[in-house]
Amino acid sequence: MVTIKDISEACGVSTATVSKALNGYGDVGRTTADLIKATAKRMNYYPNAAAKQLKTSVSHNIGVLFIDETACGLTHEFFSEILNSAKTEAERLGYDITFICKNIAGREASFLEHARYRKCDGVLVASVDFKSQAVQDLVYSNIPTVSIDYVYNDRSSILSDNVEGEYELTKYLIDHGHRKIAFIHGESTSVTDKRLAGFYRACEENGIEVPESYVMESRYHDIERCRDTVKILMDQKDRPTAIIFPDDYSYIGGRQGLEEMGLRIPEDISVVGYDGIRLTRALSPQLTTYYQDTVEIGIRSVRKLIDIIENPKTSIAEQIKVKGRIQEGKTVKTL
Amino acid sequence: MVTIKDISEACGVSTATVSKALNGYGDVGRTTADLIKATAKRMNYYPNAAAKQLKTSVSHNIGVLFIDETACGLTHEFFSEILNSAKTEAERLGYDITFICKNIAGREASFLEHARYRKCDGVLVASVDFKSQAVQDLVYSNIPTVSIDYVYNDRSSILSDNVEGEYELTKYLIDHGHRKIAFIHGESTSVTDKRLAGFYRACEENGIEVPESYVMESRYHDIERCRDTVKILMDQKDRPTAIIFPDDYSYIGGRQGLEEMGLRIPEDISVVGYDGIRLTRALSPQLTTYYQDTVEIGIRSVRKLIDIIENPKTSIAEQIKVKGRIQEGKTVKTL
DNA sequence: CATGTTTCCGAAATCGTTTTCGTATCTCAA
DNA sequence: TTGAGATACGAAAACGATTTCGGAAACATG
Repeated sequence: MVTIKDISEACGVSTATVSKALNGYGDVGRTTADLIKATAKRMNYYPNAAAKQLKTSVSHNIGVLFIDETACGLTHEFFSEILNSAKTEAERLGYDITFICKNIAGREASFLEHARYRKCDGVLVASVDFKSQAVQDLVYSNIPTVSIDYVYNDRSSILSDNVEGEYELTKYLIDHGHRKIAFIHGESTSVTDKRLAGFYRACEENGIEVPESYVMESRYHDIERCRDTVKILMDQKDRPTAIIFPDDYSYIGGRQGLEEMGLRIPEDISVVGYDGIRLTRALSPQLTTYYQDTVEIGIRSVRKLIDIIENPKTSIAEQIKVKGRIQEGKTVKTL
Repeated sequence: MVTIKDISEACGVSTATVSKALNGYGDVGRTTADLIKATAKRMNYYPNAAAKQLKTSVSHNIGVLFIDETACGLTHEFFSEILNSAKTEAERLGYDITFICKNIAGREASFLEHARYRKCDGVLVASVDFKSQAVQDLVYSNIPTVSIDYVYNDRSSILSDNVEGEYELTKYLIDHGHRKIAFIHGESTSVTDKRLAGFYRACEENGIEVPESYVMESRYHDIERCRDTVKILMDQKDRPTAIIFPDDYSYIGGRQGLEEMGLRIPEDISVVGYDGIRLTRALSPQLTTYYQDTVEIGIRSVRKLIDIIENPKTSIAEQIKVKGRIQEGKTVKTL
């Protein structure tokens, strides 16, 4: 390990001067600064992250809260794409990414403690139980955070525009002649609330009344549950002509359920999903869905986070909405 | 931030004693040790990672090399599942995970430099260009590494048993009466070599000669390429009765190609994939494939890595093979 | 009681940086 | 020539932990 001391000796200056030269303080002569920089490069010097951190308390390290329970999270394509995009952007901007969890060197700890322990400059909050105390403690601490798809009071977040998305999707069905539209939605979360809002708004604007029996709860990413729900839904007198699923994954279960009831897509029933994961292009019939721009979401979230980190005075808490778009497949029939 | 000094004052002992008590040195009296531990807990003390690292050069931090080029890597379900499993296991064992890249605080650097900079106790090498100089420099440095699905001389690796897997898969086809089996394989990598070996071995053992035109190169995870390849493959006089695809994803393209040629699966042609990602259960017809135990791979790789880290003397370099299993779908017809 | 052995604890050095503050040199106008 | 103000640099004190080494107290042994 070549240290600042080695460089100082090689250049015949003090460590203080080396440090200042390397960090671009105006406090050092032009020629010495050049010499020091050149020597540092020649000797293949890299600062000791620990020492730097210890002294300055900044780590150039971003924590990520990304818990995978019940096969969501990392293995969910929606999130892994966001993470991937966030990782790339963070690296480009000179920040590393570390996962935050509830363990510190084997001992149990809170998220906040962990983030402090690692001296994370900021934390990206995605795909966790947003309402849990542990997460809230972190979000409302003095560590900068950005949350994805969930809004905390006075904190920044990146949002896939769920109201607008579900609205457009519903509108799409209506434009294709459907007026009896069912919505199988995910478990109760803020995302779900927004999608419900978008759904109802589209219906209202077009004078469509939605019977209560057309709106049912399932769970995101739950194939079996959706299969069962779809069966209950379609087991009523006045069947809908179109179904909106919680997400693309649910389509797999939904399709099974419909198939088992002898209903063909889209001849007998039109369906749409949500997310636009790559999978949808592979299913048959190819699913019509709402594509969420995961790459953009990832990029925007680390940019905002770094903005808060580097400009704590001027950066303001804001909700950034990232628009998606309808991705047409072959599961909607025009009536 | 409560430090060791605060505790020492609260207990009326020196910081040295606190440190020793907290780290379980035998060098401190029973009662004082208990008092110190209790106080530490009460005051909600957590060590300063940077200070600890600076002094001891151990970080309880594992680096992960996980590059996503061309939509593989993180967004590939195979790898994201491994990562997820590795992450969980590492956390359980008290290690954090940080991504290693070629940037240090904005400046360009090598993987090795980055790993050193962050003082990674060890590095997990997965899904990168294994043969690149930058990766080799890291692997052959003094930093413990474990590679996934690639063997370096004298280094440990976790291997999905590709020879055995492809062998079993081929055997499965043979057992179902197929003798004209084509293999569309991925680009030239060590994994591909092994799968080819398994494929040829199964054929040989059963006295099957494989015409050269039955073995074609495509690319992993490349839907379009496989679609095109399949068309060329099936555009010959003596068609195979079964096709082995590079991976499950390729099936999507392959299926399209076959469909466009008017061939039905499995009536006209049997096919199998490789990986066993969740997706396969959703496709229709459901794909017969070889499931790779990603969870086990993830767990074993961090365990081995931590073993090397914590027992550098006794831990030996070894290749650990993780077995998978045939996952039966409906794409193979018995002849 | 004298001496040797444990047991327990603390002073202080150290890891590699950053940063404050003081000082020496230099520049330049009067 | 002189003194004020820049400019360039260094000494040294941190940051929060670990670890060596020595010494005091307690205990055992003859």
